[in-house]
Amino acid sequence: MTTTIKDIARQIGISYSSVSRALNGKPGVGEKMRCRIVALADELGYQPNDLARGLVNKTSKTIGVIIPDINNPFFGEIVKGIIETANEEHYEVFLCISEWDSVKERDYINTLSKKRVDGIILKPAMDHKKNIYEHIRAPIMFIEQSWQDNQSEHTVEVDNVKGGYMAISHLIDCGYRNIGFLAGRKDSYSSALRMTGCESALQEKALLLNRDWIENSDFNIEGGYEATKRLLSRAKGIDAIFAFNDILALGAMQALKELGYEIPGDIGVMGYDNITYSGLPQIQLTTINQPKYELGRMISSTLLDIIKDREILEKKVVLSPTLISRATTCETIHR
Amino acid sequence: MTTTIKDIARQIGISYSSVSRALNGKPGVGEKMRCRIVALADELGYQPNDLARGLVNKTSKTIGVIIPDINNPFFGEIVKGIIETANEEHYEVFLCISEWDSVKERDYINTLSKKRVDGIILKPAMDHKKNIYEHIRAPIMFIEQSWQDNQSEHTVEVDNVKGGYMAISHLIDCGYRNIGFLAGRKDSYSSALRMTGCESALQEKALLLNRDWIENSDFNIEGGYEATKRLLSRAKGIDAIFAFNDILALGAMQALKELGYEIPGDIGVMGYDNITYSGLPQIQLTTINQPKYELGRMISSTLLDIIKDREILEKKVVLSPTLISRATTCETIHR
DNA sequence: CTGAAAGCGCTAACAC
DNA sequence: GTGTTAGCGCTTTCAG
Repeated sequence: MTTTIKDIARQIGISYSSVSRALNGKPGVGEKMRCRIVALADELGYQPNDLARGLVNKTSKTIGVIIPDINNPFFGEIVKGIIETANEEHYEVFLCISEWDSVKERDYINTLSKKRVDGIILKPAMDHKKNIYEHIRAPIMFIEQSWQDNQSEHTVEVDNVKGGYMAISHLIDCGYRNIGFLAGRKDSYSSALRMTGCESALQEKALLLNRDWIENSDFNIEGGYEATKRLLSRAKGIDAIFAFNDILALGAMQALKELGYEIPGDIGVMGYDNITYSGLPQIQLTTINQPKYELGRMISSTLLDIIKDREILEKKVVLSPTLISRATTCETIHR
Repeated sequence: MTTTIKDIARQIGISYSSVSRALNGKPGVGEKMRCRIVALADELGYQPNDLARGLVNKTSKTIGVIIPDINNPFFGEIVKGIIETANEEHYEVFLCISEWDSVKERDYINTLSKKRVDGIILKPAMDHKKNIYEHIRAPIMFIEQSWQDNQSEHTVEVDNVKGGYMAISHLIDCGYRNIGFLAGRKDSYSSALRMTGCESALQEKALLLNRDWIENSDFNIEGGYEATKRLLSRAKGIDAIFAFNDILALGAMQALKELGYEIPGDIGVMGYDNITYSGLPQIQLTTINQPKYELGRMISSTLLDIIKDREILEKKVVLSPTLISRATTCETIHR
């Protein structure tokens, strides 16, 4: 048996409410008594039962995090930020992996709410036109914007329109003109936002977005690989590929290599996210950096603000992406 | 207010114990009554409170996983296997990141046991000579062997001695003779085991292990980078580097490139783990594959076996590593 | 088949 | 300062 508050009360010969007070540092216990209690408590290795505590306090001190893919370093970094921040305020996190499956996601949400998590952080498996999560009792924060109008919500995100704009501007500056897109999942709202940014960069230079050169796929290396092959077989004359995340770009580079294209000479490649591996000397992928870890931290702390009903200074936090220019696009070689 | 078992009992005009029976599919409720209850329950969106359940059932249906580094894909894959397997049996997992810090690890263990997790999966932040985790009430499974004698434990691991042996045999076959080691953290027991395997491979060919060519560092890219620079400045005549994990090897390759060495011509490089990125066409790192996902799955299911007191067929499961020969070692160029 | 009641471990009034 | 008690939401005897 694990020792309870009652055990220690009995051994000392007092009521267990006093023990509770003493152990929680609440007033209403004599100083020497408190000492005796605390001493005995850790002599017995007493561990308060958080289930019981949660039951009465109506807070489990846990949050749930649902991401589609733990092996995309983008989410890995975010999760790290989330967990660290939550832990600092003594919250533990349930990690759930939806694998881009809305059914799994729904099941997770159910399970988490049975577990009485105090909040949820979610990257939806699929993006919809509007908020389909309003029925959920626990406060939710989203990883990446998931639909157009979220006036009422607190959000923290990285500016996707700007990121798309920066990427295309860079490609154009490098001399690339015929740009193909690896846009990932068809429903992705952040992809749509980036596309908007792309379009306005194109327009500035009086160029047009060729919607026929947009290829969709799963957000992973194989997806990027396959999509690139499809794209290249279809769209002759492409001189650059902008992938909407780095692992997609990694797949693209693999396909390009197989097909005998030189990067960045024949075709320039840009990624998005700036995962660690993109910076390796053998890869040197030009990309748009997202502050992943900080994003995780901010999402987590904002969720905790909501949970603890703290005043929130900014309703909408927008972080900035930055251009990381490396070897897969090159101003000198091209043009 | 969230609806409880009492709410639905009151609305239907029966006792709440009947509701409990009905909702849990236990006998002792009339069929039609059960239907009414179930219908009302999901009409009201009833979600059983797992905290309360856990309190009486003395099981939280949760496990805790403590790993040192979520951004090493080795752990990422393992965690994925763990979570999936746990979820299949309706357990949720608390993910904890120790950052190789024993103090954080201890805190996590405490927190988890307050949360009344039913089991823990742990990769120790630091390896010791013996089991320092015996005081913990919850059943524990370890990721990687952590000390010599664990007779009494259930274990599932990948054969490290064999892996070390395979790696060195391969390097020797390629013609490399003067091998330096990136052994990671000094305390690492799995590194020690691999070293044992290395030694016996060396001995078979009447070669000696040069302990002076073993360099320690943190298990990350920077660690590998720095360790390689130290090693090369100290140990002239090295013609191969065996890194005890892939990200260490990635760091090594970076350092090697900077210093102007050709791989695999001047120096061969081997990793360990076979993370996804090692297989990219630009990297092509020769490595020892570990079945990471399967390892995660098996560790998780064994833990659940223990928790649920199921019969365990094999006390010790040993999985096999395999050699993945790629471009950073080469039989033809060298020798 | 159904209801009443005890109790899981704890917190928080409320008395004294 | 300390004890008594109710109750958080649920499961599980034990009566009826």
